Parts: sequence; C-alpha cells; structure tokens
Amino acid sequence: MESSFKEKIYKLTKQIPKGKVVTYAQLARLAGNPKAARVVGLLMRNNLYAPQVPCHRVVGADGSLVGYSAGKGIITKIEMLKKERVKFKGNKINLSLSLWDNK
DNA sequence: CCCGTGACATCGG
DNA sequence: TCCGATGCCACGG
Repeated sequence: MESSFKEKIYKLTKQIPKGKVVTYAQLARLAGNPKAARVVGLLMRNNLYAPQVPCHRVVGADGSLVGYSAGKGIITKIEMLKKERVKFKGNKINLSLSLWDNK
C-alpha cells in the first residue's frame, strides 16, 4: 500500500495520545517529508479528513499555537489542550513535557 | 504540466 | 524581542 502523504498524516494525527502534542514539522517528517510541514496544515485547514482527527494537538515548531479554523480559532485550540493536561509555558506549550514521542 | 494556495520553518534587520 | 520576507512542498483545478 503506497499511502499518499496526506494519508500518512491522517493516520499519524489520529494516533496522537491524549495530553500530548506534535509539531507540523515532526508530523511531516514521520510521513517522510521533513520539508512538508506546510502541507500538513494545509490538509487540515482545507479538508479535515475526519472528525476523529485531533488536529488541535498539532502545534508550531516552538510550541506556539498556530492555525485552527474551528470555533474561536486559536482560543478554542488552547482551551482544548488545557483540558488534555497539556503543560503551557506562558502563551506556548512546554514541549519538553507534552511533545509526543511517537515510539 | 503549470499555477495558486497555505493551520510552517528559519533567517535577517 | 518582534516583524517581514523567503524557501519548501503536496494538493486541486
């Protein structure tokens, strides 16, 4: 099965455990293209593959919240992450504690 | 095949 | 530290 890039992103995103987050760059790298971080977000924004995809667990490379088109946008995203016990450091996420290991 | 798009990443001033 | 510009790449038309 030669999954398309977006298919890999779709599966990986669904596998993110609760309370953890992942960066677009890392997600892209897991899919096979470290440079395609933009594509990851692009797919989410244009076509939320399924309501099962926790796209709110995907954040910027430095843990800053970017994107999100649903609800109040970034605000909603932050609120959901806080409910997942994700540790925040100011206006960003503490990646040292909440970054998904994917192992 | 070419072009436009964009929820990123990185660098320079 | 903050802001702007550039590069990168997959997808759809």
